[in-house]
Amino acid sequence: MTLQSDLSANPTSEEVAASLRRAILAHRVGPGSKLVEDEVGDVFGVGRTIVRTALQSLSHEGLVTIIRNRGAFVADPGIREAREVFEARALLEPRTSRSAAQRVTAAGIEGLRAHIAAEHRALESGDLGQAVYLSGLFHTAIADMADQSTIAGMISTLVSRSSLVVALYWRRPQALCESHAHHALTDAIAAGDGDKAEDLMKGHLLDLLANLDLRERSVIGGSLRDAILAG
Amino acid sequence: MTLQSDLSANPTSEEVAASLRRAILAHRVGPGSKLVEDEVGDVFGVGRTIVRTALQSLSHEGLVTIIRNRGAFVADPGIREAREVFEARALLEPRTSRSAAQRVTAAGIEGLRAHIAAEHRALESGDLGQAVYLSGLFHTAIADMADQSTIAGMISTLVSRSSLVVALYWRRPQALCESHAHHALTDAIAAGDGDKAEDLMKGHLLDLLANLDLRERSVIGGSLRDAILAG
DNA sequence: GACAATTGAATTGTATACAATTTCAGCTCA
DNA sequence: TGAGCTGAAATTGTATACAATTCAATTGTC
Repeated sequence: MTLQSDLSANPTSEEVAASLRRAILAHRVGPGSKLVEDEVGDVFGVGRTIVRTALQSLSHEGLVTIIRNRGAFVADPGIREAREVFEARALLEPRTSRSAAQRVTAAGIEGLRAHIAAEHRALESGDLGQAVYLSGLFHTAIADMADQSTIAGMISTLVSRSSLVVALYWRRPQALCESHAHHALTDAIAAGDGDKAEDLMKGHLLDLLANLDLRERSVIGGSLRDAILAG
Repeated sequence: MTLQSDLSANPTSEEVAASLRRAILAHRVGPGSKLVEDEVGDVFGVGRTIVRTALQSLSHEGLVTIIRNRGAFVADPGIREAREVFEARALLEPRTSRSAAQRVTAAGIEGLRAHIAAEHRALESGDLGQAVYLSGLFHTAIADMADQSTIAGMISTLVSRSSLVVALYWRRPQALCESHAHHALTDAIAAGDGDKAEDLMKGHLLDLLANLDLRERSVIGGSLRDAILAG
């Protein structure tokens, strides 16, 4: 099994973190999975120092939980945290969508539509994890359009954490982020209609929250190596 | 010169980070200052490994900027970033103040008043940096009362970064966070008046922003060792 | 069989050695 | 003078050795 092309010969900690991030966001490693330093280091051909830095990075994003002397685990948000993440998004994203609509560019809209298309393709090909990942990218792309990098960074982190929440609590794997909502949002932004964009985003987030089953949970297992290398 | 009492014999990276954080937030090390790993390690009696972890932690909080092969520097936010930080706070804090008012407890109010008193004392004793630090703790304390740890964490980070912004762009060092605003906020929260708390916080943040001079900048120098050990 | 104690393997925490890179003082030359 | 060069010193990046801790399997006891 060979390494992926997006990994350079001597990866930096940020490259390792990015690769692990994708694996987590696409649900190729499930919440709670142990991330052993040596094991990860072998996958990327680096020492523990770099892996350690990457894991610390991901822990600051809330994607990984580090317990002293016990190691790093893919974060396993509880029901409380799941709610909190969406409440935080509800404070940030609607107004940010409004800003995005006010600063809309042709390139921005093109990007949003490309994200929707990619997500659609992933869903059709049955790659559910990838679809969740791409659905998150759509939200992040909107935040980036608002030209507020601080807020965009926070939203990006929250969207990432939402991916874990979805892995654990999503009700109906078939009907993910109904791309209808994403289409409508894109249209409102393209039209420069800030009011509508804000409303649509608010509704969309409520919709997502409503589709979470905040009682039970699912589990995902498998080989760490395969999971990281597959994407 | 001896080490401080709040530092254990073998500090963890989090303890080192906390100590550095206080030094930065109290303006004992100015924006742009270089933080040399060996130098910091000598101050705390630890190797570079722990210092490195601490610095990475602070860099994720936006208090330190790490440039590859060049090292770590106290963050030096530009005008753009200064605005963004306050715009983000404007999205989060007013509604969080409302939540705090709705869940108010006697202990919470007591804590807020203690923060105000401490800030007042620091101002009277002329320790401006300490006053800025304590003023930030007041805002963080409100966020904690709202019982939303995710949002509270984001606010805490933004408040920290605001301290750097204040160090660089504050107009009138004498009239800091006029504790009048903090008193009024505390009263509204104590009364459980969510509407008023939200409004007051919104106004308070606008007031802070208005007191920034987003054109010029000041510089602070001195010995790193003294700065860290002084507080 | 269930449970606690024991002990060796696996894993993480830290310092440190060495390599790679940057910094800077001293030098040269226009 | 000042711009560019040079090499030594300072600093950071990475792997690794060793210590400390946790984990897991085995044994022994009830």
